[in-house]
Amino acid sequence: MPELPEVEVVRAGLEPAVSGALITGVEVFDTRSLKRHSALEGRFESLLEGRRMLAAVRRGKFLWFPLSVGETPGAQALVAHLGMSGQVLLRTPGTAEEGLLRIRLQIEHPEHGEFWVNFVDQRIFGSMAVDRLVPTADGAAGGYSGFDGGRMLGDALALVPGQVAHIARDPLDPAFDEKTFLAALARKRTGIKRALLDQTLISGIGNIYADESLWAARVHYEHPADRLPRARARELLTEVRLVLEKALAEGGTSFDAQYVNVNGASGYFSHCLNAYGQQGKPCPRCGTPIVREAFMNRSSHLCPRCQRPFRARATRAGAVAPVTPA
DNA sequence: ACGATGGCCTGCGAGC
DNA sequence: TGCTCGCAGGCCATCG
Repeated sequence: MPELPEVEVVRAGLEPAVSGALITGVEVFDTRSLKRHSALEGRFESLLEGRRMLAAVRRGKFLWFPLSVGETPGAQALVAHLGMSGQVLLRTPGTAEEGLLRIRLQIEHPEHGEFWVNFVDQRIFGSMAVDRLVPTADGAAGGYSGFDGGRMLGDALALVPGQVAHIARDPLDPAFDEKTFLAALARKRTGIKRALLDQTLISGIGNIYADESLWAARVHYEHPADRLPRARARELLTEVRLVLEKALAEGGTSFDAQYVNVNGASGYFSHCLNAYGQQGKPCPRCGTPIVREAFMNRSSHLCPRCQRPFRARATRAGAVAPVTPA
């Protein structure tokens, strides 16, 4: 279940291998993995063969690799999303292949020689596509890359693939606008967890880190987003960042080898989870057993003592005032 | 316009 | 033992 930290581990692993790499061949074994590729853009294979990838960039859970035209940056990028079970693996040519291989790029790199980039995806929630780059709305770099201290080739490449443009910046992005996020959150008439999972508000958070952040901030997942006091919302955002940064430092969370980093080694960090998947175990803070509740055909994990449900309270005037458990 | 919901997928484990 | 069924949750089209 790759979320921001897992995708960043993949990005960082791919960056040195794909930057400057020439794509000499493309094999698509399952066209369902091209569901986000528009035929209007052209044939996927033809758009890639003979072009170079210039960098590895990430916004939230989206990855992309700007493509060159000749020796100069072009107007397109190879976009990858790992979905639930996607992996991007670097392999020596001739390596016997996994049965779930969907797409293979044959690569020739000026320093690293020939290798394969294998897109493996069991459940095909992920995808690859070639997409047009468009200018970012705020003029900042499109996403995170290792170039130029996190800004790809300076702000000159303030570009983002069209299909990623609607995705908000993630909370680790230097250009993430905290005020805009808090204002949008205050307008959201939905539960706080839904809002955290809404990639157009804030990106990179999935079910695992949503539960972990809410536990850390002691906020109930159904707390109305627009009733969360600004100070509490700011605390929650701080916890989101801490949780993501901690996971990143640990190399990403993994389950059942679904998530595998770029070299094929399993990630870890699952032993550090406080709430997600911890139902029945004592809350690390107060000892109350963690519970799991149905949520959006999924589940939420929380401490029923630390994370009390929101209760509206009537005032003397009869109006309803928000009460937020501390 | 915005919030909620269903569909896409398949390996695996629980339960009969 | 072998089968069925439900679960995992990313994103997006569609519905209300």
